[in-house]
Amino acid sequence: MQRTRFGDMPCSIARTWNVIGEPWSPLILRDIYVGVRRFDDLQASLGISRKVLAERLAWLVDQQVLDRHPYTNRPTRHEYVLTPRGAELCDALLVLAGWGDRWLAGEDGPPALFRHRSCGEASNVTLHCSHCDQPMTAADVDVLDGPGAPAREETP
Amino acid sequence: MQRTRFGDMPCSIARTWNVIGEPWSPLILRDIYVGVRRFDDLQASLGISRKVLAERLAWLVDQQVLDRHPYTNRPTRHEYVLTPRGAELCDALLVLAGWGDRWLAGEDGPPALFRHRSCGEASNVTLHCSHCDQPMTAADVDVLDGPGAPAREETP
DNA sequence: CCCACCGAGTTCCCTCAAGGAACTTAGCTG
DNA sequence: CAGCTAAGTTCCTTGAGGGAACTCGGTGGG
Repeated sequence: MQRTRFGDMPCSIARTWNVIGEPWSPLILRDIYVGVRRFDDLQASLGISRKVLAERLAWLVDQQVLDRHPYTNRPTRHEYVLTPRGAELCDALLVLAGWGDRWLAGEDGPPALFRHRSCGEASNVTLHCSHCDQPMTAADVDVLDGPGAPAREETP
Repeated sequence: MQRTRFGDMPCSIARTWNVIGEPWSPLILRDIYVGVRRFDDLQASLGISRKVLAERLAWLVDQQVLDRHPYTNRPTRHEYVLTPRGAELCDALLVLAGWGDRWLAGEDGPPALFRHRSCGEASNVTLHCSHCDQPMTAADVDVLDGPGAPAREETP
C-alpha cells in the first residue's frame, strides 16, 4: 500500500504493481511457492516484521493471490497456499529471478537454479509469442491501445 | 528504497526487487520504454512527485538500468534511455502486464496490446525453457541450490 | 539590457507506512 | 495449573512518499 493508488490506472503493469508492488510481497510469494506456508515460518525465513507480514498476507488473500486454509483443527491452524492467480504470478517471479541471475549474481553465480521438470535440465525462461511461438522480447514489440484504453482526445 | 535492504539477500528475486521494487520504478521504465524520456514529460505522464521522480531516476541510472544523456546542448538538456540491462527488464514488465491483462482487466479488456513485430499479431508472451524450448511455467520447475547459494548446515 | 520562460531538478514540510518489540488469544501438553 | 505454540495485534519511532514552492542555467523577445 503505497501512497498513490496504482490499481485505478489504465495500465496492466500499474494494476499488477498494485497487487504485488509493495516491499516483501514477491518474497512472500517466493517462499510460499517453495513450500514455506505458515506465518511463523514465513516470518523467520524472511526476517520481516510480524505486523507487515500480517498486512501483506491479508492483502494477498484479499486479492485472490493466496488462499488461507486450515491444515489442522484442534487447535485451528492456517497455512497460505497459492491460488491459480498466484501460481501464474510465480511465472513473473521466474522472469525477475532470471534477470537477477543474469545481471546481479556476481562471481558466485546464481543463488538458485530452476530445473525444468519435463526435460530435467537447469535452465532459464525465455519469452515466446503466444501466436507464432517464436522468441519475443520487449524490443520486438509495438505497444498499441487496447479495448480498455482510456478514450483519447480527437486528433488535434 | 525500502527500509529493509533486499540487495544483499542470496536471492535473485530479492536483488531484482532491490533495483525496481520501489513504487513507481516499473512505471518509469514503462514510460521510457514507450518513448517518454524527459523529466517533465515523465512527471506529467505519471503524476509522480518531482522529488520522487528525481530520486528514482538517479537510482536507476546508478543501477545501470537507465542512461542519462544529453539530447541537446545550448541549453544542455537530458533524456533517459534504457541500457541493455533496462531493456531486458522490460521483458519482465511484459510478463507482469500479461498477468494484469489476464486477471485484472475487467470487462473493457486490456488497456494495451502488444504486437509482435515479426509476426504482426497482437499476442502475449509465454514462457519457454531455454534448454528444450518447450513451455515452462513455475509449476513445472524444481528450485535447487545454485553455486551462489549460502552454505548450509551439515545434515542435522 | 532586462524580463519572462523553459527544462530539470532541489528544498521544505507534513503525513503515513515500515520496522521492531512486546503483548494477546486459543487451544494443546506435561 | 504452568508452560508452550501458532498466529496475530498493539504501540511507538523513524524515515520515505507526496505536494508545493523555489532554484539555476540558458534562451528568446522587445
